Amino acid sequence: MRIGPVQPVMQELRQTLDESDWWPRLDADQQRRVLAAMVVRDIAAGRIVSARGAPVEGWLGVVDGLVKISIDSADGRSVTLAGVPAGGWFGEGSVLKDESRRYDVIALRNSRIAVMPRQTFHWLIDISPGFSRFLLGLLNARLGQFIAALEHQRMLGPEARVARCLARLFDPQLYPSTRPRLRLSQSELGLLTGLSRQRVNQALRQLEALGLLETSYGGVTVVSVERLDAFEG
DNA sequence: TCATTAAATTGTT
DNA sequence: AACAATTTAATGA
Repeated sequence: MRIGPVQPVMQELRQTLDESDWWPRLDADQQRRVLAAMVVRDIAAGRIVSARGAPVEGWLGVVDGLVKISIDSADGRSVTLAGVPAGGWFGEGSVLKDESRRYDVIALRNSRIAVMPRQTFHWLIDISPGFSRFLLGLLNARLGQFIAALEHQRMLGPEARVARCLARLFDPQLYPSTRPRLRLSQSELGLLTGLSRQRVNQALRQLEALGLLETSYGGVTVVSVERLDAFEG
């Protein structure tokens, strides 16, 4: 009983919403309105989801795939600020400030992105205390990540970089639906950490030997987020 | 369902 | 950066 490709896409979107902490905080009418306003876009691997300086369309959610938030410095080098796995919502900063995007958002693999239009986002903040409280928690969690990043800036070991990158992807507040087994290839992890795939491979083996995670074809299974987060080499 | 092939990923140099 | 080995995904009988 499928009516074109639209039906499965909506189903996938519904599932992502159901796994998002903010969704159940809305009442039925609000959910209906949000769902009607939401747009889904497919982005091919390597393509830009949203470029720095571009006007904000809205709040972004990863329905499927993996994106990174990065910035290119003047000398051409790229610094990755964060990776966002499926189930993660991001970009609220620029929407809140009503400014253009401050960072590049790039799909690391073929990804499906949900867009909640700016107006809908602001409407929710005005009308739903639950949503606003969720946003406060989200912003606080991000602040915590960046403070932790500064705190651990001195440790530059590749193993530690990989460990922290993985720990951040498993932050339960930012990405609640990330399962222990995350589909994430070593080259994708390399793009997130700024390390070569080979070095990521070595680091993963070392972390696996320590029992912090398990590797498998096309992904990693995290055994202990806490120990990964605390790893200092 | 199974066998074959292509593509992706890994491990090593 | 390049290579071989391995795993998965896709294809068609």
